[in-house]
Amino acid sequence: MKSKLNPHISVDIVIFGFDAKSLKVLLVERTFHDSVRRKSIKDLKLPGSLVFERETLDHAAYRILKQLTGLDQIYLDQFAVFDSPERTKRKMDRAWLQATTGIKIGRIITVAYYSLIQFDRANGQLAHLKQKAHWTEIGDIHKLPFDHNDIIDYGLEHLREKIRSEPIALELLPKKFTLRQLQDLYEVLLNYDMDNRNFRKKIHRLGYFTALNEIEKSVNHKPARLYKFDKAKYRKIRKESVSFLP
Amino acid sequence: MKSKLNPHISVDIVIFGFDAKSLKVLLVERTFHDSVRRKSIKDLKLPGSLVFERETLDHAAYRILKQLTGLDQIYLDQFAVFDSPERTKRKMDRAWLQATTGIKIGRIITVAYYSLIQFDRANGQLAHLKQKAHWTEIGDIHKLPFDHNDIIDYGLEHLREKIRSEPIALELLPKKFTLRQLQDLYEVLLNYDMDNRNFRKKIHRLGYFTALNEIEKSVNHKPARLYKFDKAKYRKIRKESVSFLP
DNA sequence: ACAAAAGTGTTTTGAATACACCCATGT
DNA sequence: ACATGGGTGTATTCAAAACACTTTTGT
Repeated sequence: MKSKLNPHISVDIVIFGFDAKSLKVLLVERTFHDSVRRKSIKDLKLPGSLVFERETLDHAAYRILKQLTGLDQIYLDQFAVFDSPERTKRKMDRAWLQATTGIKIGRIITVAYYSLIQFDRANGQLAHLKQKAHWTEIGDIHKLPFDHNDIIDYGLEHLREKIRSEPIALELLPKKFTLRQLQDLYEVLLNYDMDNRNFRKKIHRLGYFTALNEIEKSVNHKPARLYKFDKAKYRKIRKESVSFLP
Repeated sequence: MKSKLNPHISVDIVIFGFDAKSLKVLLVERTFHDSVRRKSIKDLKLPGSLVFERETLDHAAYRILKQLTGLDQIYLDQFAVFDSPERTKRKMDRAWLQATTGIKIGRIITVAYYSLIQFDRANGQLAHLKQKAHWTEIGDIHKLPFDHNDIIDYGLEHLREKIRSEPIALELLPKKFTLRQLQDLYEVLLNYDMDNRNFRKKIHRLGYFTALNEIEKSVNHKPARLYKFDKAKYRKIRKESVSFLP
């Protein structure tokens, strides 16, 4: 049975990717003809959608991810609700909503998620989308529609907090990775440099990264050993540790 | 200008209190006449409300807190959205919604908050409410309407996580407290016992708890010194510390 | 005097940090 | 041979954890 869209609730997703020391967010193109101002508009926004009447928010989020990247089983975390009555106030945004949904839109509350994907796994699908999508480096994101800039900022804050206690950053790396890639990733996310020897010591001490019998190929320096994250070991070893109090 | 209620979005709040080694949640009575089944219903639920068309979610949450406890400036944290289309499915709950709002209700998405209040500060106001409210020990909470049990469980999980990195648990204690009260609080929240000497050592090392020149009165044992939390010192001293990685 | 909880110190173990050089590969 | 990043060890400092007895009050 076909379900109707609920015009009050939407979902928006900050999809993070990591490539060669840079943190990127996947943005989609928004193109439409603003019939009031008789102008064609083309800009970027976060991927998102209204939610169907009978659909859960998580389902809507996965639906968007699937449609955009072709992938299932992606890391997804709900982090906040953006609900200012002013957020759908700009004329251009209202015109776009009207043009794309055909529904008369008033206030929309959006539930924000962030998602972590391995940078290049989606790129095959991305190339063939009708709605074009672009990986945009986090520092190069300009003014976006609605409150999408706030959503990204706040999402990144949440991600930063989260990686302090859980090894989810690995979702951004390929299955096999070098310790240098791992360190680069943490340095970008946390925005500070780490001592290479101490970093490696810590990784080894943690006990759930296992070295493979494989090394990098075709780099013009000493090739690095590849590692993988051992999820089963992680779950076993993981012990709660309170930073504020004993 | 009077604003209408938005019948799609609500806010529910898990209000925590702590008293004499026990963690409590503030629940309100729900009484109504179920005209379909010709029965009077009286049970407990989380405090909550639909949101006005022009109101932010945070505002709705503070409105509920104020009306219930008479207090402003209460610690409040949004932690999740509960959106299962099934959550408003039970007949009795639908009858109650119909009876209290007068609006025809379909699916309601609720945004959940938890709040920390100093146990007895609200009790003056609570005694005079039309809608009766009860502090209920966390272990004694039985089946509640909608998905309110899930909301409480998940809220407590979030609170547990949060106190690992921020000293918000203090919101549950009076301004002046003994180290024993503080330890009891952490033991209840984290659900394990701590070594008293090590606990005190840690508190002193943290450097933002200051001993007052005051002691407990009229206890039939050696009276304990009172302490206060020094917010300014806390902000100064607080240094980021990553538990998962360097 | 007794009951009840407050308050205190030492030792051991392990993580965090700081720091500089040799190694393996491609060109 | 040289440029490039990979990979390694030691010493110090500090927090975490384990552990038992004396002190002060009210009754």
